[in-house]
Amino acid sequence: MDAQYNPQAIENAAQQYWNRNQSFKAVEDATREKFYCLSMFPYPSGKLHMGHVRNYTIGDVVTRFQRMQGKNVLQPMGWDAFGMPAENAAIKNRVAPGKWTYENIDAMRSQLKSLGFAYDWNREFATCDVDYYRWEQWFFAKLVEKGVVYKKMSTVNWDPVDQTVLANEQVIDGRGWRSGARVERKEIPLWFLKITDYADELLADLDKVEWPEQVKTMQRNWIGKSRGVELSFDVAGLDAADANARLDVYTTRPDTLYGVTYMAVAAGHPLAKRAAEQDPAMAEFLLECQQGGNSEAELATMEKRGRDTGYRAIHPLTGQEVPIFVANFVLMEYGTGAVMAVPGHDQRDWEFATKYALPIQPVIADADGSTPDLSAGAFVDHGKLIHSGEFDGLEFEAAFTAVAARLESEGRGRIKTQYRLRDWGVARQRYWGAPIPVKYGPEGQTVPLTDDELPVALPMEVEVDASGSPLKKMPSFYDLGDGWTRETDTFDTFMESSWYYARFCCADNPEAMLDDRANYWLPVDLYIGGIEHAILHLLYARFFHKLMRDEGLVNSDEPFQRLLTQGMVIAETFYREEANGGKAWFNPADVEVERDDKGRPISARLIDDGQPVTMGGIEKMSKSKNNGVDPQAMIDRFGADTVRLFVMFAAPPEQSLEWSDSGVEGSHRFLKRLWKLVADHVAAGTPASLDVAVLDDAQKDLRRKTHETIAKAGDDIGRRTTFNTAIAAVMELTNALGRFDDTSPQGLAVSREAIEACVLLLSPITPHVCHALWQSLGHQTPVIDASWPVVDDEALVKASVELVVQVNGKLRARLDVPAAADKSAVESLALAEENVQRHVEGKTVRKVIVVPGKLVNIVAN
RNA sequence: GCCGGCGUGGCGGAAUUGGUAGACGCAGCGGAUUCAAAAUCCGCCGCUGGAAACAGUGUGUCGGUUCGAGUCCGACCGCCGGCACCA
Repeated sequence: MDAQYNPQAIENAAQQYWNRNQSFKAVEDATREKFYCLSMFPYPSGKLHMGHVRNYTIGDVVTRFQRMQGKNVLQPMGWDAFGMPAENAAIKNRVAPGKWTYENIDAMRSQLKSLGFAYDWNREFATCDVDYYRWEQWFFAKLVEKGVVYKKMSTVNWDPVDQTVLANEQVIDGRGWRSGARVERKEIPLWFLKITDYADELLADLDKVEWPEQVKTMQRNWIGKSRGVELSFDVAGLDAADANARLDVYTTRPDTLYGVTYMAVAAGHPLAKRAAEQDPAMAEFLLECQQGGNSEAELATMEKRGRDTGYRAIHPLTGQEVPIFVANFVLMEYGTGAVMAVPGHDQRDWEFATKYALPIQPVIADADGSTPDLSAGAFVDHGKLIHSGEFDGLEFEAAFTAVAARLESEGRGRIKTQYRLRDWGVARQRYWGAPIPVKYGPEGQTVPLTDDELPVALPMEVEVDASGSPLKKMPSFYDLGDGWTRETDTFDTFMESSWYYARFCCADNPEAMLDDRANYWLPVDLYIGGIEHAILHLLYARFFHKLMRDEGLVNSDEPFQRLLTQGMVIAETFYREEANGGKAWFNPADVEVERDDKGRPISARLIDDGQPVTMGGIEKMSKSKNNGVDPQAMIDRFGADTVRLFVMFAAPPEQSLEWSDSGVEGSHRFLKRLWKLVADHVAAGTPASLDVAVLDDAQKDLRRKTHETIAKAGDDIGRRTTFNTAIAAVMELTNALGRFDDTSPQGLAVSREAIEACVLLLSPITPHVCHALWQSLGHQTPVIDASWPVVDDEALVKASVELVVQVNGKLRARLDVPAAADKSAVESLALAEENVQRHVEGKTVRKVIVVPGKLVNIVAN
């Protein structure tokens, strides 16, 4: 074999071998256990970034590992190809989004291939392929039939200058990102899917999946199942026949009903509109409430403002009148558009009441039974009721039941389970998405398209500008004649990403959305992607899976059995202040960092001009901070294996990963050492066949290390998915091999076993170099077809163990004892230690705790 | 604002079930090799005191539970992700 590690040649050869032999083509085989490993598919932005490299290396390692476990594996790849960046690029560069997208896909595919991922490329597709989204259109029509789809008015961000709908991310400080105009909230009719019909199942089935607990918690909170009471207040002075005579509200705290001192309604509420009819100042206020962005974060942090409508609500139990305010933080589309306010026991109500000098009435006692102090804030805990008439003295549960029963008997309310989850708005007023397959008739009919009218293909030759979707300006697209028009809205791109994992199972089927193969592969055994998708994407995909199940397309309840949420890739940032106060950001590759004698960075200079730059801290790799490291440059310089090894070694997958040039060099050094280790071993001659009966102590030690490493690496990769510790364990084994210079026939045999273990254990992580090393070790079959090594329990047996001896919890001695030593023997050995004697001198030994195989703790005082 | 995380040497991280804090790697320092350098190999490496043995101290801050806490509990500080039209 070559004495030098030459990654370029090795990687080309290995990739050609896999390609020629179709090594990663997945074929359904009912007699074999399957493993479907899926990484979240990328948006084709044009260039692979380090986050992709990390995500896809994790998936590839697991896939190759499971293959070595004997599983029939599927690992596909495709493109989440619809979305806004293509439209933004189209406006900027005057290219059609379709052309731009497909060119990006070509560039990124070749980058993925250079990393040697074990994908079955036969199954590749892009969501902007008509052959993909036609099934989404077909399925949507099914859902319309089933009654899961409906249309309702909904609020969007409206840019009055560009005359277009903006995404939340395009609203910055309440203004449009391009025009700078104050954004308005505008109501338009939109298509919705009834995800709320599945709220209970989405909640309950979280117990069926093996996901990180924090992700399940986030989804549970997002669904937000609550038990409360729906009740109505009469509006004083309005006739019972009047549509506004009753104000319906929902509360999870009916025990605080006696503490209601005012009501609040949304600006869009009929009562607010009615108040504005006689009151120009109110009309003005309602207009102001329409200003600004629509996102929950914005609504929650904006200044709370309100205005008295002049109407009074009659408390259903006390008969007292309380004012009805319009408030900018109450939204028409959440619940009933009206809330009852209890400033004594709700912090937001308290702040509003304090601002508008409204009364604050305590109705829940402190833990010690006294009236809570409400001067600094609301008292939000549960407790005994006070100032609540017949309900005084009741605790939360009893009060909840009693108040609900009283309202129920008077026909004014009932117990109701409610969800925070809202129905999924799937319509977008954009061009680059799948057309919603609906047509509208001359008499206002709304009709889903039938099979023979599908697919509706998106026209590819378009000009895009900032003024909204070109589809709305294309009669050739929307005008169907005879007064019929086509829907010009397109689907939310979350629609495509909600079922792509299923289509990968049978991507070549032109006759059906899914076939039997989907039931062979599904559910996905391990799904890997960023934590930022913990709620929306994963919830929508779970919902869509249940919709497909209910249509008989799949037979499982959940799409993703296990989930691994990977952290971000971050790097140091560098900038200079510019004359206009802005910052110019420099790429880390163009900067030289100066360090003090401890290696701490103290200053940085731009390599080009030698002048200083400011260190801006470590941030997520991004275009805006110019701190992205180009994976391709790293692959060209060190090879794919080095890059793969570094991203797997530098941090556990769920944490953020800090890029480090010297860390990459370290990974490269390790592969060079590994190569040399194998080359030297091969040159040392043919080993004898291993005879465990004749090994000396050093040989036994190396053999124990080998099998400990096999056990640890398998557990770390297969169960814990902590690839960094698996790599560290193999590094320890190679370090031990480096110190082991026994070239006797049995010495070589033990070395051979250790070296083959290293190659096999690393092969999922650095597959190219291991492919070559495995051949050099004389194997005819490729390492991808080798089995994961088996632990020999005999090799793990130790003659003696080291115990730690503590006195009062502090480490005072170490003890080598026979593995079989019993507790009392260990105890007396520990007490006999000189340093232990020093520390117990003059004290009485109260207790001795022995943890077998670990430690002895002597408690003395 | 609400929901969910994270915080350990100069740096990335390890410590899997409450039991040796700092595995492995990077950086740094010392040495070997070299005419020299690069590469490579060997050694040292939390902080304070000490020649050493060893002692004290140390896992964001403050407090608690325990024979024993990085790990469990409470309060706080800082940073990160999500918040329904970014993907």
